[in-house]
Amino acid sequence: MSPRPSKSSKSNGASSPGHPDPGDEPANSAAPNGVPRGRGIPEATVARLPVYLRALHALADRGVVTISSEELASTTGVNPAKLRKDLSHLGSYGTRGVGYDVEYLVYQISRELGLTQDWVVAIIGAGNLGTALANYGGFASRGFRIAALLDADSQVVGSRVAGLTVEHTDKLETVIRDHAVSIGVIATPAGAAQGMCDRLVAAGVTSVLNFAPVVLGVPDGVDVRKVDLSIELQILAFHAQRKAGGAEAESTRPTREKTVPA
Amino acid sequence: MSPRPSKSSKSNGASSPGHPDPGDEPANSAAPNGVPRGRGIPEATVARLPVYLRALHALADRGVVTISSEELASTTGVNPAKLRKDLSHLGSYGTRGVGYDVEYLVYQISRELGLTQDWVVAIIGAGNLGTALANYGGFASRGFRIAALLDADSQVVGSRVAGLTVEHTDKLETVIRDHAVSIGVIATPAGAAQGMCDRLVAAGVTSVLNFAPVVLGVPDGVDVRKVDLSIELQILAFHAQRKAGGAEAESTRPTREKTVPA
DNA sequence: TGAACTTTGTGCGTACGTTCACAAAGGCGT
DNA sequence: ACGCCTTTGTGAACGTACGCACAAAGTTCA
Repeated sequence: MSPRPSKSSKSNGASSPGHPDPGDEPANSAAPNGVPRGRGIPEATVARLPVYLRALHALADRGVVTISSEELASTTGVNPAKLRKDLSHLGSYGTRGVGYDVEYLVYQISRELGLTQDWVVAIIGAGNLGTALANYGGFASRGFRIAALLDADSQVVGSRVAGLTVEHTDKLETVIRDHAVSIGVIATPAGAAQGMCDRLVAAGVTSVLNFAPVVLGVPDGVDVRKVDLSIELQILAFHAQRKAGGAEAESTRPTREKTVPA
Repeated sequence: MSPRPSKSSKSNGASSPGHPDPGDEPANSAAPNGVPRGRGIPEATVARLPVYLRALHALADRGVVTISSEELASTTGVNPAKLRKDLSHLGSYGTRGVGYDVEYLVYQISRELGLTQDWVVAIIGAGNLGTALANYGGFASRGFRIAALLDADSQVVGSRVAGLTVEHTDKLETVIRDHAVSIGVIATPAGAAQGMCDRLVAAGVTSVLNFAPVVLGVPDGVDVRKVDLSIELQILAFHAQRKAGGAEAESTRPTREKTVPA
C-alpha cells in the first residue's frame, strides 16, 4: 500500500489572489467565467483544514494508516460530504473504496497551509496572555517558532519566559528584522494594540494575530485575525439567554430574571 | 420608543456556527415568507453585535450622543449597509436623517445579547491561560462574573489568582452548583478537556467556551464555542504563504486531470 | 475474471450572508 | 410651512456555503 507518489511536482495555478481580509474584502481571484480558481480554496475550507490536520496527526500517532471520510468527519465533527468536498479542493488524494492515506493527507494539508516551512512569530506583550501564549506548546510543534517576546514594561523586560528573554518594545523594529519575524501576535492592552500593530506593519510584518479587544486598522495586503474572548462569551450569553426561555414580556425594561438550568 | 415587532419563533439551531453537531437538523424557524423576523437574529449578526457594542461603549464614554451607520461602520470595520441590516434585526432604533442614539443602542444591544443580567463563569484550568483569563478585566465589565477557578494540580489548588482561591477539580460539581455557574471555560490541556466538559454538562452547564485544542462532543442543547490559537496561526500561515508568491513550493493542481502514477 | 461492495468526488437544490441602490422618513434651514 | 438634505430601513441581486444523493472508481472475494 503505497499511494504516495515519491515527489510529483506540477504546475502551479496561483494567479492573483486578493487579500481576503478577515473583515471583508471583495477582491477575489474569480476566473473570467466565474469558476472557483484552481488555487482558490474557500475560506470556510481553509478554516477547517487545521482541524482535520490535528485529527490526522493524532491518527498517525496511533498508527492508523488509512481513514474514511466518514470516520474523519465524525472525529472532527463535520459532515462527511463537507469533509470530502473540502479535501477535494486540494486535489484527489483519496482512494475509492478505501479512504485516505493518513500520512499522505497530513503532508498535503500541511503543504497547503504552508506548514512545511517555518514561520517566525513574535509576541508583543508579556503579560498573562503573552506568557500563556509563549508557553503554549501547540505552536512549535506545527512549524511556528516563537522568536521573541516583547513588552513595554521595563519591570518585565529581561525576565525569562518560556526560554525567551523578554525584550523591550523599543527594540521592536530591530527584533523583527533580526529574527525575520513574519507573524506578529498582539497580546497587549487595548490601548497599545494599534500602535504596536502599526510598528509591526512598518517593520514588514504582514500577518497579525490580535488578542486585544480593538478593531485594528491595517493597510491592504496585511492580514489580521482577531481572537476576542469577550466576544465569544457574549455570543454564548446570547444563546444561553435564548435557551433560558427566550420569550419574555419585554418592553423596554430589563428582565432581571435569573434562570438556572437544572 | 419604536414599536417592537413581537413575533415569537422557536429558537433556531442552538449550536454555534461551525459546530454542526450530529443531530442538528431541525429546519430553521423562518416566517412563511422566509424572513427570520422577530427574534430570529442571524448568527453572523450576533457575532458582530459585541463589536458594535464595544465601539458604542467607547463612544458613550467620550460623550457622543448620536452616530450614523456610516461612522459606526467605519470604526468597527464593516460595511454600512451590513451594519444597518444588523441593527434592523433588533428593531427600528435609528432616526432617519440623524442616526442612532448611542446610549439607547447600547442598551438595546446589551439586552439582546443577554448582558442585562449577570452570567456566572467558572474557569477550569489555572495554568497560564486560565490565569490570564481570570485576570482579564474585559469580563467583569460586561456582565460576566468569574466565580470560580479550578485546577487538577494540588500544587496550584489553594493559591490565589485574580482574587479567587483556586479550587480542586474534584469539587467541580459542588462549585458549579454553589455558585450557580452557567458558563464554563475550559483552559485545560487537551487531554483533560473532554472529561471536564462532560462533568460541566452533567452539572448543568449548557454553555462552554473551549480553549483546548480538541473537538468537544456534547449533547444536544449544549452550546460550545471554540477558541483555538493554533488554528488561527495556521490560517494566517495559509494566507501568508499565498502572499509570498506561491511559486516556491509547487503544488498539485486540482484540475480535472489526474496524474499521480506511482 | 467478474460481480458485489465500499468509498470517493461532485452536481445540484437550498439556505444563508453580503452589498447595492433606492424609497421612505425624519430633521433643518429659510 | 415647505422643500431640501441627510440617513435609515429594506428589496433585490449576487455570491458563498452546506448537505443530499448518486455515478464513478477502486477493492475484495468467489
